[in-house]
Amino acid sequence: MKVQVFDGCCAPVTAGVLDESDAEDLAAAFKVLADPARLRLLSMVAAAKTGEACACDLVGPVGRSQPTVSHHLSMLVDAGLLVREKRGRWAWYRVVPERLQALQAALAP
Amino acid sequence: MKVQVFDGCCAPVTAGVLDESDAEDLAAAFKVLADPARLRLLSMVAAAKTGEACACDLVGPVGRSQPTVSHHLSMLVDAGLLVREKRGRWAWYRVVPERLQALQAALAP
DNA sequence: CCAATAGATTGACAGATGTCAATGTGTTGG
DNA sequence: CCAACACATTGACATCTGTCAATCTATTGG
Repeated sequence: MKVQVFDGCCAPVTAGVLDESDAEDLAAAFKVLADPARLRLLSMVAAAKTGEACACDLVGPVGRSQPTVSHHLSMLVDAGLLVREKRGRWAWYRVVPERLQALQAALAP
Repeated sequence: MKVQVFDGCCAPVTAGVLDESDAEDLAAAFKVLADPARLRLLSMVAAAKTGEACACDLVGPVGRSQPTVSHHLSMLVDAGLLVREKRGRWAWYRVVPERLQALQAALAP
């Protein structure tokens, strides 16, 4: 099964009653953020001086096995929060600020 | 087990690398938002003209059983996103905008 | 008081989720 | 080519989560 990629995304929580479908989209987006390992990975990529981070530099610090980290990074990519670029045998990740902003906007009070 | 109540809360994802503990706090907060029923309940309370909504008016529209709705509302209260006021035999809920803002701030890009 | 009502609690269960070991796939240096 | 490497995929498993039926608790109207 493939996690949906979100584009603009997500009616705000506070601008009227969400219908079930909008609520499911938004919930799926937050579900990706609802894990400590993924939040740490996201923050590590965001903190990279050059704006990108190699997967090889993330496995150790995040304290999970290599397959687990690969899995979480894929979820972040599928959710549109990160983009992956394969260079040689390394995979490089960058954050997608627009995507973060879109989710942030959904929480506007 | 009791869900933690969050006060100011949550180091931002983008302001440096999150340690495991901060990441767990933030993940727990997003976990509460990561369910369609809870998002709909939150939006319904937010949309109430008077600023508050009675549980009795939420069960039908959200399309879940009364115990399930009660459970979700409790989670939203425990997470600090709603406050509950018991009046007579009814329970009234209001949103806590500061709490929404705090989570929003954690997504600042 | 008592019956009715609103909501919370409990118990049970199917399905989702995070994790790792083992294995597969593609790339590189010699 | 081939051995080493970086990463992805698969399979298995324990735990967590959303849901409902049944029950309990507290408040109210008569």
